[in-house]
Amino acid sequence: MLSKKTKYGLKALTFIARRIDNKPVPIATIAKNENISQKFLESILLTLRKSGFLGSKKGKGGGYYLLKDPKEINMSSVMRILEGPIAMVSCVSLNFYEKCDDCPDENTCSVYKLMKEIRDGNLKIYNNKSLSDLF
Amino acid sequence: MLSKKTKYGLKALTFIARRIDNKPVPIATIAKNENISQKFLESILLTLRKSGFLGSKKGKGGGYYLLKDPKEINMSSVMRILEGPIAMVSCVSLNFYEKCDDCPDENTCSVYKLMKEIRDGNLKIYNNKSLSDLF
DNA sequence: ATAATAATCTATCATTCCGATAGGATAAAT
DNA sequence: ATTTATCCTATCGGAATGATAGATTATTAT
Repeated sequence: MLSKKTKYGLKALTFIARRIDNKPVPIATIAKNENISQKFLESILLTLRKSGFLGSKKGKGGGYYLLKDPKEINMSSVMRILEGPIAMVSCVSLNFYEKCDDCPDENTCSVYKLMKEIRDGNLKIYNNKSLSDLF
Repeated sequence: MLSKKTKYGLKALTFIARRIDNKPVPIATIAKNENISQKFLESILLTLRKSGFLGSKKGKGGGYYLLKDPKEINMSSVMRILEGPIAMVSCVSLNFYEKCDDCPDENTCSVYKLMKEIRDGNLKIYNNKSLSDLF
């Protein structure tokens, strides 16, 4: 299941990206329009800023804005920041690899093979998608 | 992330399915071989039995056995029993549909479209896979 | 009959994570 | 100086997860 963090994060990103002039959008505006708890959204936008997707401006007329063209914002990277690993088990994860403690050999693991296939499928979708495709 | 319940369940199912004669396999045997907490595995196998995948036999020589040919056990159904919805958001789920409380319109929701695509991809894989493919 | 085997059932538990909230600090514009 | 809005830290309740314990029932073998 997708976390609300990711869901809200994606909604916020599209909301910001829809603004053609790319003028800063205040958190409150996004929260109201997308029915998101403002405080929760704060922390989400903060991580999106710290990961280099968003810029911010304080004070009146401030808010969050995109640092790149929506076409240049890849969905894989966004998902990894918001949701974490794209793979469903860490032993098949490319960016968050971790060995399973219970599994002695990945090559003979039935779950491994299946989940690798799932990961490849999802990765193909995310890799070929940018923020502009979400409009 | 895949729950351990699902992971263990899949491993147990393949373990049972590998037994050509289809004689009952005791929980303890599976637990030892696959490094799974026996008590936890008990509850998992119980749900797999109650959902019609496994049969059981008590007493000596007892254990769990498959009720169908591994080729006839579809991965979508197994995943739905063990992990729940295949979709990452309930509003795009076929078998566990639920409307999002925050989203006014699914047709204009950016997350909805993306997650539908993901669901379709995963479903295609699971639908075209049976337990026999996990060997 | 008795003992051993193995599933079944119920109940509980610790930990972790998630989503949300609170309150103040900082920075910029008017 | 005041307002606006981000930034930061801390905390919290509730749910879910994974695991454990103990007792019960059914079956087989001796």
